[in-house]
Amino acid sequence: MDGHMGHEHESPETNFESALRLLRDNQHRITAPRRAILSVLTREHGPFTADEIHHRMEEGVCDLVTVYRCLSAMEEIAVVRRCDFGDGSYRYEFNTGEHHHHHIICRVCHGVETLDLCMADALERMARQMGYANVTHTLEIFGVCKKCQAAK
Amino acid sequence: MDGHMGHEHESPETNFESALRLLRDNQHRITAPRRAILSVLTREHGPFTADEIHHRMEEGVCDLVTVYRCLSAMEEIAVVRRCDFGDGSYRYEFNTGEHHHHHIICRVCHGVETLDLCMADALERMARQMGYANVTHTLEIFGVCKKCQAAK
DNA sequence: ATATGTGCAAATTCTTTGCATTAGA
DNA sequence: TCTAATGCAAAGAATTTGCACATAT
Repeated sequence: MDGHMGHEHESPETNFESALRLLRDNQHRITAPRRAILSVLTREHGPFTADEIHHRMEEGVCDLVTVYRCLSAMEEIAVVRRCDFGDGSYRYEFNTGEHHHHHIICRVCHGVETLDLCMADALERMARQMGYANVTHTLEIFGVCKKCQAAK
Repeated sequence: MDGHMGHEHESPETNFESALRLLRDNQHRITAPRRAILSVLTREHGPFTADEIHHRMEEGVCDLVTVYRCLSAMEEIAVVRRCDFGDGSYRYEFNTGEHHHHHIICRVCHGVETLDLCMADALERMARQMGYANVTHTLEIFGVCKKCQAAK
């Protein structure tokens, strides 16, 4: 169940390499922990919590703290994307740069599916057609307001 | 999406009273902390974190822990609504029961405005027209998947 | 060589829980 | 009365920070 409707998806290897390039382009060093994290995120869809990523990495590559630091650094340069499912922890996925997409999360089993559409109502309708019950959604818009733009 | 532009907004007093009724109807007791919390939430738009609500209440009405417990109880019976702006803490607002709405949050000053539309793309467009820069949004769909529905 | 990244421990922040006490209905 | 609600203290969970040491470029 992938929900994708005809996009060209890059291979894990290609995504991995373009992530390394982005790291280099942004003066970030390519280290074992970063390779390991990217390896997980390009091979598996996710999104995963820092802890889940840590568990999926080979034993002893690095500390969980390092996973947090790497993810944070890689989010700033848009190599990964941070998701918030409102359950108290953040999840990360590889940022393909493809069409903006959303997730549908099962409230019970916490399974995640990716959806390529981007309209709330259409999404809820689709979710119901996919057999989900009790469908709700959260949507928040973020930006920098006029006042703050002027302030700097 | 919505079509009707001239919502009747209830007065703070009316909202306050209907909240008390909902509490009674659900066998919840009407206590000083609950009155104080509802007083804040019906007079000010919010949404506010538990801590912000606590600060807006008269000094010494109750402990912050009680604010958490009351909000949680009131969320279950839909007196309040919990919002997640992805910054690590939850916010609560009075649930008017009116048309589903969203928020636009300034990434810099954290100001919140309420928007009555409900379509992601239209929202982002509107946000830009309102002068916000660097607009992004998060949207997640929640539901119970077929497997889990069958399981119970 | 040197700035950047990492490990470990400890701190922070937000939220929840345990349990004895208080107070609505 | 008697069960739900509260206070206080403490636990939990997720994430961040300080600082000495290690390593990529």
